[in-house]
Amino acid sequence: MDAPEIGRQYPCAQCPLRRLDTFREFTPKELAFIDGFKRGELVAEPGSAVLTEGSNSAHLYTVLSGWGFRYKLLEDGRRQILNLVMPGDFIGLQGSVLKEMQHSVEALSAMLLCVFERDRLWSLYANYPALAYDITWLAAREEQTLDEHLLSIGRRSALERLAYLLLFIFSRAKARQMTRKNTLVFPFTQQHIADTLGLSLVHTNKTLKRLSAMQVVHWHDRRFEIVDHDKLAEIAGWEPAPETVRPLI
Amino acid sequence: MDAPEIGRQYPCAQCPLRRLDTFREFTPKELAFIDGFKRGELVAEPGSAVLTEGSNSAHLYTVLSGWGFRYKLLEDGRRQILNLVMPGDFIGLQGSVLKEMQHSVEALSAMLLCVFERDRLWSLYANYPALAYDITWLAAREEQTLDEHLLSIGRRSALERLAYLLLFIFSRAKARQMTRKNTLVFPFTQQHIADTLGLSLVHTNKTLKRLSAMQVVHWHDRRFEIVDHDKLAEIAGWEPAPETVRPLI
DNA sequence: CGCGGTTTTGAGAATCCTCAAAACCAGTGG
DNA sequence: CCACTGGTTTTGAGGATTCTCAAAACCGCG
Repeated sequence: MDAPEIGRQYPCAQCPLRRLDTFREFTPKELAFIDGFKRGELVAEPGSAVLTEGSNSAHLYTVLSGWGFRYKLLEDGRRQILNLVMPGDFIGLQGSVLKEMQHSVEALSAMLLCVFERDRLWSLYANYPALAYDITWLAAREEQTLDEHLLSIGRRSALERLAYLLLFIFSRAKARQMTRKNTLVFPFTQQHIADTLGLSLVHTNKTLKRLSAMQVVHWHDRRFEIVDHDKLAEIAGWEPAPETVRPLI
Repeated sequence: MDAPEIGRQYPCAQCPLRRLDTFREFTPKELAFIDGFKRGELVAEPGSAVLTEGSNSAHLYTVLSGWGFRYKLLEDGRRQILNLVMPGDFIGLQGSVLKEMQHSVEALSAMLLCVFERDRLWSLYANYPALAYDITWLAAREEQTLDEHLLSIGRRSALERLAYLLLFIFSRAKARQMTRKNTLVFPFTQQHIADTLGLSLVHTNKTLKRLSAMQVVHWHDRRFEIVDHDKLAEIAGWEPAPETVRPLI
């Protein structure tokens, strides 16, 4: 199930992600604890399952690099992608806190993951209330994102939905310095976009073409460019979220 | 904005909700802390706003009785109901942990709410890791519910979606002993159901009629009855969630 | 009896879906 | 270097689902 695990690489204090502005500063003490909490690193191959619905994984992960997605399936195979997984994301909490995982996570590109032992989560709560609070923060944040997606899928038209999703992806990528100017390269196919939006592949493609024809975005070969940001935001009904710093466990 | 607050009623140890099997036992010490955490009780009139998007409420609430719903609006008024709010639910966490509330909560019937001070949330984390863990549990649980709704709205047909929602509502109500046999009385109109499902009112009505004609459910005058549970579950693709005990803050 | 909110019905239209096939494209092996 | 392959994108066409508009029916309440 899991990709082969490779040894411990670098200590958390040297984690390159921490240098990004989006992540809050941690105290040396906190860093030391997380360092001990961390059990190693894991490489997930593209297409491999990182977490599986129904299992109760003994691990929690923080994404160091690469792209993935969280999804659920219906019995007949219909798939809904719940959220994208990007560097800095903390995944597997549901499986640790509740009985078992109710969704799966798949790696899209090669991913490097920080591995934590679920058993030690309790000692985090017992000894580092600030970190416990951070985990709650992350959970609340994910909830907020899902609220927004629910609004989008439930009430926005295909065009609006797509515009919203592209802005969402772009802004998250930007905070992680994964963009260049107004372009972003990522491994999602239109099928993934369709499954995120709750649309069919064909209709997603046509909608994308429409945005393209409107000179709002360009999408070609896993590279997408925001041509007219204002227009895109207007279509999406996007209001820039208050810039917040997030914890990085 | 808020309904008039009424004085403190009974101590947490006597809380009638705690007698329900769905809620886990708390230690006397935990109960004592929560008792101190609790600031009073609040009555929300039907139709009143309990929490408002954009504000950053100084309070957190646990629902003691009554029905409400969590929702978001698009600029032009389109509404998406994100989840129902029922007794035992803990609301307002997003507003406390993050900068501000990104959704609203409205009372549907008269609601009685337990009021907690956001400022004291930190001392909960600092002194009662088990309770902190419980809050994370609740957040993870809400996330799981939203995942499921997202799957439903994104990938299920109107009929499947409605079947799923009815089962969801019923099972939650049942755990709180708000059902009688296979019937449940609640204050939701078909408009609320429509806004939860991401459908129009008209189509929701027609779908409901369809379920009715199939002899699967009856819905009349805010009273709904599950006539054929198996059939309903089959339509919904419902798999009964593992029965879990939940914390009651 | 009239009123406001809710449910119901009908009808036509828009959106989105499925099916099917073609075009495209990178990688592979001959 | 070229044909072949599998995955992805694109296009067309017809059809199903869901929507909007509009009006009627219903129902508890004053």
